[in-house]
Amino acid sequence: MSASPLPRRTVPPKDLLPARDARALLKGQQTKATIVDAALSLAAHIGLEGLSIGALADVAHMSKSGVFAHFGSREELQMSVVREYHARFEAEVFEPAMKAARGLPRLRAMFNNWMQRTSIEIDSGCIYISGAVEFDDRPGPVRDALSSSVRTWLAAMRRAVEQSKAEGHLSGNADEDQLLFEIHSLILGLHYEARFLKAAGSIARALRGFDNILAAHLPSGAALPSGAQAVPATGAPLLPRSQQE
Amino acid sequence: MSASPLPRRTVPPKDLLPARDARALLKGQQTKATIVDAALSLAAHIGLEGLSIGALADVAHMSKSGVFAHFGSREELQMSVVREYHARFEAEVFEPAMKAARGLPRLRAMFNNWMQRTSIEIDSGCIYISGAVEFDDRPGPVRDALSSSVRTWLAAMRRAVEQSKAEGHLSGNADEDQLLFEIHSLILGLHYEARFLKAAGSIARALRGFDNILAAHLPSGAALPSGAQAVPATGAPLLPRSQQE
DNA sequence: GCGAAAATAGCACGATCGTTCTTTTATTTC
DNA sequence: GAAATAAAAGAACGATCGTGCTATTTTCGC
Repeated sequence: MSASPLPRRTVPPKDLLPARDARALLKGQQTKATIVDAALSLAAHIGLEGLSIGALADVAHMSKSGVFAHFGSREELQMSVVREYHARFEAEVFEPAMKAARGLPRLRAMFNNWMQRTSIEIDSGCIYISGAVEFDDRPGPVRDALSSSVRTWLAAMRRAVEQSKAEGHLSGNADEDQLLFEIHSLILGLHYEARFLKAAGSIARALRGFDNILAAHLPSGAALPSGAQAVPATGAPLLPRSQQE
Repeated sequence: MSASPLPRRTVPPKDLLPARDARALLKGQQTKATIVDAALSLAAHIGLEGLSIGALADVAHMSKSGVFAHFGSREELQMSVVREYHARFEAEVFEPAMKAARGLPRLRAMFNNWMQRTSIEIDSGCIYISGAVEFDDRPGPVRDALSSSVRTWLAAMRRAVEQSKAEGHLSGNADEDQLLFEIHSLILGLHYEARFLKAAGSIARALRGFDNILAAHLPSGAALPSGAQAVPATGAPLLPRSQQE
């Protein structure tokens, strides 16, 4: 506290940072990342509401207070999990799909990736779905974070529908909101039947449902462009692990 | 404990019962019914996992142990709630729909009643949906009770689809499982958008989705029989309270 | 109404919950 | 390496959890 009228800062000025930014998060950040990672896969199994700091500390091999210090409250922990899920969803569902051609191909890629994430992925259990059920009657910042993430994604999906119309891949008088609703419903149906009922063939039914929706909204005279071949359409791996459904 | 080699029974032999069966449940049963009723509306808001005996005792104006004694375990309480929900679902969704004419009218009635129960009903929050999310990774008797109830209902729904084919209301080569999946998905979509996203017009979209599904599976040459007029089809009240969506 | 039995309350238990405060240990800066 | 600072652990708090056990009260059969 010699002669520095400047406000205290926890990190030194940027140009003095060890190696720009990439390198080691200041240890604190990196254990926090580890914790959030563990929290995410825990929440994917038992829900955001089921997340307890004690249980999280166990799987992270830390003390309760050690974990707690990184967040300051359980609510902040839950929001961190939501934010992390959002980031991963964007990286693994949205971004790969953006590499597909604008219009129907991209829409289909989005649906495929989404389906993937919803049904059989490793840590499985979609937080956007379980969270919706847990927080539909529970106002607060967690609910807000959840719904804003979901809305962001649904808006992206809607854009893809609009573009499909603009490109002439879908009928000009197709109702975007209706299409979006029906597509979203298929994902929810898949999640329900695959994860809860353990029904075989759910993915195939979701895919066929998607094709059915499209078929009802093709531009007059057009035929459905190869629904079957479309399954492994995008660059994203569709069945990354050896998992038959 | 005089001279009775017979196993103890908690109720006297039937022919000695006060007034056959109807009259007063032996007080114990009737407070249990009250408790289950409270538990159901509590669980509809915060989920089966959120149900706590203490909170339940509060709303029932009883002591914790007084409540507990009726069930013997929290798990049994949860199962009682599931059973109660099942009974109500059958009484309010299934049975009224059975009064509609076999085939498409009945299928439509089932969907309408189901939609009703899912979206805006008083205590709202469908336990079949929230329970699926809470228990998809949690094996045990509660999960089993839940899934068996859901399967019972889905089987009834499937029967209605089959009958619609048999009556010639739907195309003979319609895939029952596919139809069922798509219809179920619409309900889930409605639940999600109405209850979590608070989206306006969800019911209309679900209805339109239903018509779209039917339209894709009509017998060759037939036209969709009046989707709009079908909304208040069955005797069951569709908007019992003053609720605009 | 009386005695038996069922229903409910009261109390205490060990566990776990989220959170706070204090102390110890790691890490970073010079 | 020493001093400064960040990160983690430890211990304790009041609350609430599900569940037993023991009284007390209420209801029921006669």
